[in-house]
Amino acid sequence: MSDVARIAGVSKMTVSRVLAGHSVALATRVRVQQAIDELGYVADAAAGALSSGRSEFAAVLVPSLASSNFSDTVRGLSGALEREGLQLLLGDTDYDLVREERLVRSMLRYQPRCIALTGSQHTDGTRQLLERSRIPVVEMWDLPGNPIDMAVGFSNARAAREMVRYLKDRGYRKIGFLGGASDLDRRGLERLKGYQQEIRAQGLGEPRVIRVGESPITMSHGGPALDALLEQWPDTDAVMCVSDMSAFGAIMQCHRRGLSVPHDIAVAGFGNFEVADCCQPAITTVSVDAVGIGARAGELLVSALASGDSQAASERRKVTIDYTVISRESA
Amino acid sequence: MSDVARIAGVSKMTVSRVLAGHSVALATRVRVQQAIDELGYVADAAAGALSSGRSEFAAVLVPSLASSNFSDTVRGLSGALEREGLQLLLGDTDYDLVREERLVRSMLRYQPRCIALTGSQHTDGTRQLLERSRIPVVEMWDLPGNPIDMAVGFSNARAAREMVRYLKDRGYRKIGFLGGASDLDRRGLERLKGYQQEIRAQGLGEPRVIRVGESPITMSHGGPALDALLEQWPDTDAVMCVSDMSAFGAIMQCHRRGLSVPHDIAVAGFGNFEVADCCQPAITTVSVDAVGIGARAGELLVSALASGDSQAASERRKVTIDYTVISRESA
DNA sequence: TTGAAAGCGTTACCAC
DNA sequence: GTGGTAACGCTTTCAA
Repeated sequence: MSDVARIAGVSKMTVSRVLAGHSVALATRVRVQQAIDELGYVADAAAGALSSGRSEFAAVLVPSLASSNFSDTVRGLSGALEREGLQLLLGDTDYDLVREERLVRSMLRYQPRCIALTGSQHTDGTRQLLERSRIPVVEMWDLPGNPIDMAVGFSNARAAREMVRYLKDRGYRKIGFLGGASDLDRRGLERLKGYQQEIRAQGLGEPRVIRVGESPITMSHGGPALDALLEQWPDTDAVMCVSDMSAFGAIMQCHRRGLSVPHDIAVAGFGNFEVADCCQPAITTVSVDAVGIGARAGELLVSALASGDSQAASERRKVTIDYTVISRESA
Repeated sequence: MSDVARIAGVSKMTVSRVLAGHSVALATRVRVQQAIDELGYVADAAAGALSSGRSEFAAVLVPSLASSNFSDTVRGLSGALEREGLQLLLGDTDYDLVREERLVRSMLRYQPRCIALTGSQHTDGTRQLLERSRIPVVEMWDLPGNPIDMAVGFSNARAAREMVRYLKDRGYRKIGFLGGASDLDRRGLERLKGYQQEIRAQGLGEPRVIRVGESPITMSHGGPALDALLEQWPDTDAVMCVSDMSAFGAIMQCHRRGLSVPHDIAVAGFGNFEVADCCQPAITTVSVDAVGIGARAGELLVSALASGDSQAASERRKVTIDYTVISRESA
């Protein structure tokens, strides 16, 4: 910056003002800009952050960047946050709470202005770290009973219960559930819990639960899970899956087994991923606005920043996101 | 840090040493650690970067985080880079070269230690910025004729040509191509070019090209593209698609039209995404090791950093990634 | 093994 | 509109 200043024949402060877009005489501004271009000067953001006491970072943590719902959420978030000139610090926790704590700790070192996390389960260490950081925090994809700060999500359990009712309304009575094997995916567990509750509430007998595969659940988990289900409960007439991914795998497996969907067995998914709409038969599913969750979370963070609310001062806000059962061909 | 030092009864320097893992007497280290825990102190990375003159950032740019191949590449990269303690600065260019330049400029302000980009096409501004930055650069997913620094990729055109030959070997003669409408996806364009070249080279008549949809190509692009193809060239006996996504969409559309795949029409994809293996019929495709591209790129960057090579000093290295045509049921 | 001082590249603040 | 000076919170370097 000194070099630029020297070449332009001004002080460093003037260069700084030009860069920040503050008021500078036009002629001066032009000279400075020329010097900048000539040198290919790029201002050091770390120095700026140190001096001004405010970084331009926003931290974002999702369980898996490869899952389309979370990458959609990130897209929604980045819209709102980049508009504020914030640079996203993105991390994936791999569904691991300890890894999440490590990432939070490491990101906090960059003094982010705010942070978005996925889920409502965190280690005590994570919570403490975030509370002490006093920056706006938003938890996504869930509705925590005791949010750290703000939250944007929905009840995964209730959504699953609604799907059970939908299936019952369509006449299915022997309904199974295909979930992931891991207890780390809390949202998946919530869906399972909702399924079990509603099956009991509706008097549909004992829950038929198969849990296969580590999160994130992928297409390839669906086939083996379906096989296991039909082996244990051959008379099952409908399956609901923790994700459209496994629902798709299950449907393909039905084709292979010569079962017609939904005639021989109905299959429902969760998430309304693209495949659910494109698949043949199209998959009945629960539609969740993943981009919207991110966008809403971003707005909450931005407005918390704008109002200068520290975490403690902000009224803890929970935003509930709508979901809908989308009836298609598969169930 | 002063607070920690005061409470522990040592100087700031000792605290700094404890944090950096330098040699400190055990008793002192314990006292310092206690003070850190007590205060919930988190060191400021920006200040550290400023002082030491080296950040802990690695910049990574992909066209789209939502595409599974690029998110796989990011996974490969983060393995190698996080092992070095580098924090990823992730950005998606949305297939837009101008946006790429803007992102590069903005990321360079954080003085990243290295940077990974996708593709070999960049604006002049981007190239200049990167050359002046003098940090290791790797371009991925392509083999540039004139790399900025290093590159990890393969010839998309040659891979497409190989697929044409595969189809010809299987007896198909009227082979169409379903690509994206956008010229911004250079890798897609290369595949198209390869298809055209090989169709001509093999004397298979005029290329039959349909271009539909913006990148990233998704499942929903496949159906309409197939319709358009069959409308224009009803006697087409095989289709190769720029991506497994559109191949899947095309196959589903075939089902709807009552066409059997591959009996009535063969369909091939590109990328070996999960859906290609799970789909019924399973999709013949070109398998590319997306994670491997990222991992290899990460290794190149890390070793360039280790050897202290500036960009200028490093022998420009190009790593060629293997691909294979995977024969499945759909073609 | 520990401490003191200098300085990293910016911006805030106050003069002019 | 512009410039000088003093931080910002660390690490480097050198000395004890």
